[in-house]
Amino acid sequence: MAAQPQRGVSASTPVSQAADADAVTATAAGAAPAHGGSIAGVAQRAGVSVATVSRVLNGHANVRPATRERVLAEVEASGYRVNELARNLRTAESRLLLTMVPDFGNPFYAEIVRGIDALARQHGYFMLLCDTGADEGRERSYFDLLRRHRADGAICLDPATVQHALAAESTALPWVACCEFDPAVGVPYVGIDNYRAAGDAVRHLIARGRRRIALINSDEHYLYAQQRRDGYLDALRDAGLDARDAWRVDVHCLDYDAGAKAAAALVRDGEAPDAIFAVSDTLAVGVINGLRGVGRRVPDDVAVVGFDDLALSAQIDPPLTTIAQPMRELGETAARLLLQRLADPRASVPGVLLPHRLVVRGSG
Amino acid sequence: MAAQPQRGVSASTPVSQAADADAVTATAAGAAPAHGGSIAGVAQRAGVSVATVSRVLNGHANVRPATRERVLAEVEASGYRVNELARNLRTAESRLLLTMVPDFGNPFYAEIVRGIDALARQHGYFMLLCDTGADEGRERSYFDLLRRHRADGAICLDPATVQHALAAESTALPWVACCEFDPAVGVPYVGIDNYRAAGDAVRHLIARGRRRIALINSDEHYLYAQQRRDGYLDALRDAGLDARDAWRVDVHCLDYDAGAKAAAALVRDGEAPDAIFAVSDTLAVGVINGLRGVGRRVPDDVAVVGFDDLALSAQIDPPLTTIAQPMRELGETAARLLLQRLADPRASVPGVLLPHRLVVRGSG
DNA sequence: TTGAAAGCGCTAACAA
DNA sequence: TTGTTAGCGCTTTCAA
Repeated sequence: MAAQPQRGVSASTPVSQAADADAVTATAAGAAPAHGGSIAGVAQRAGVSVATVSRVLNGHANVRPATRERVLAEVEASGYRVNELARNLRTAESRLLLTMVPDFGNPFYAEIVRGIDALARQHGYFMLLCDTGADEGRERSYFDLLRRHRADGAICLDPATVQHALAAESTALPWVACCEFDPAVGVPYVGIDNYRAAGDAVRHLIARGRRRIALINSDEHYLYAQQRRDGYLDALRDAGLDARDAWRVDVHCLDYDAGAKAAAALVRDGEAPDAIFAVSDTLAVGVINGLRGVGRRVPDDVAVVGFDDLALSAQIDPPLTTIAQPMRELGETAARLLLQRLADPRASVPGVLLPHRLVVRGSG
Repeated sequence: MAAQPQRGVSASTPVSQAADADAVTATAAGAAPAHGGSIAGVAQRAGVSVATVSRVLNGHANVRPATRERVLAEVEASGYRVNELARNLRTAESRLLLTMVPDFGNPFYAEIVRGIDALARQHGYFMLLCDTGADEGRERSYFDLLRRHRADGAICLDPATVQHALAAESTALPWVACCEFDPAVGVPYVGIDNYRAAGDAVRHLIARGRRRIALINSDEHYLYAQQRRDGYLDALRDAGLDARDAWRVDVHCLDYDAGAKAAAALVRDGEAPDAIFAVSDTLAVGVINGLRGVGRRVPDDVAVVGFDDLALSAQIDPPLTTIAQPMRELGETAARLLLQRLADPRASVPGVLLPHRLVVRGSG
């Protein structure tokens, strides 16, 4: 598949509803010598070779202090900046880490991404953030950035089904899985024990006297969804409770409205649940809203437990009982694993499980 | 007073830091010939010159169909991928757009970023997302990526104070301002009419019979904060209403807790406001929570109006009355302006104002 | 300690 | 239509 670069942007932008205030004409610049100039200019003006300038720029030890000063002074004076395009070609690395998330509008992913970003920057990398929409095609095309030397490594938060596809094509590329992972894929990963976490949520509801517990789950392209479902099912079974199919619904999108709709549907039926466990706080927020919309009180009529512990979840009414994930650490760990892998491609990089915890608030 | 404190945080999971499950050892690879190989190999195997391969790869017209097929077949067979590091050096462009946001944890920015990303990708660019924390130092160091040829252009959502600093150092660099802008800086921008929007919010409250209207504002490093304050003040004055200093508070962070704390403080005093206008929905969500915490009912005791119209805002109880910003379009337009600027550096690029609108829901 | 020079892999001007 | 070749700006041997 050849690259089809769409160079040039012809769009003259008629922007209809735009009341264009004032127009900014190109500033000074003109066809100026771009910015900076090259290392050669600096070398010449400093009276040294390009090699010496390079050595100074890269902090190599074997440069006479006087020479170093001279070079640094010239760099300062000319405002020279290294051209990292050239450096990257020469050193064969992009210093970019690719992060692929199914939906960065979800605050859960936003927080993880911050963790990745912080750690990456700390190690001299920048993060290229790509929203895949959990779509295998987009995922694949982003992943291809590794092969095109646009990124040095990747962190994938997409569904296991998608990860399997990646793994089939490219076992050897440096990537790691975060939050969503299948140990069988054979790449380093970090996540939590979803099975146990879901069990904890359900056992909590049972301990509070709930008996008709529903599950609003993500779609089962996600392994975590399967694991949480199993955790839910086994916890019910262990308690000798009914697990009706009608009390299990999969949604294909974790946004608020999906939760609201699913909840309203759940309680519409004859034998309505007295508790709902939703596998994401965004869903749970919607659930609470949906229940309110059909006149059910939380937690009196229906208890609600979410998953993630977003900042938001403590703010709503009633505040959400939920399973907290260490989002920041998940991101940081993923980045660390990837960096390890990049530093030593033949090193053995572990799979890591981080602890979750139940946070009890007012909703259930 | 912050939200309902976490009543019981039962640490159900002892799991020490990292229970490393299984270890992933480096896969096949070894010291393999990296991925791909170069254009020269493809050329040789296809029996053509590198120039021809390059032409095929870039979709140039003047290649005989038969030749093209042969090259394409070889590319396919060998799994060759272009090295964009090399291409970028040669063409002197990185095909990366830098987006600098004060806080991408804020859903407002997340939605704008999606707009930028969508449009950028549509034009063959990727987006480098940088969280500056509204810090001038970080901003400056990110901005330097332009000079180091790491990014072709930048979109800045940071405070005007920070933008002024940038502008002083680099009028000629290709960047645009989004949401937060000062026409005087002389770079293309897109945003809304903050003065009028704030006025609309306040006039709505007045029309609903509110007389003691408080303002919870962002800190005044942001020009938009000054504009919204002026809109608020003038709307009050035009209605002949009191504008007490005690009813105006600036917060330095737009998160939920900041709103909750500010609201609780506002109603603690003797002459409490009967309405609160918060310049961000995240703040407003916190405000509603804070008021609930001190036993005030919304909207009966205190009406609340927010700003932005996040997806979340329709979900909470009561649902938030707010000023909607066209977030997606703001992002897309910013990207479009930047792309225009890159396509033709001497073109006159306009400042663009997009429409806002008042969304009336239950909170005020 | 410093410099000369070879390339990294690609694109594009120029020739054929 | 195709090939030859000169760089893009840098890092890094290898020699001095």
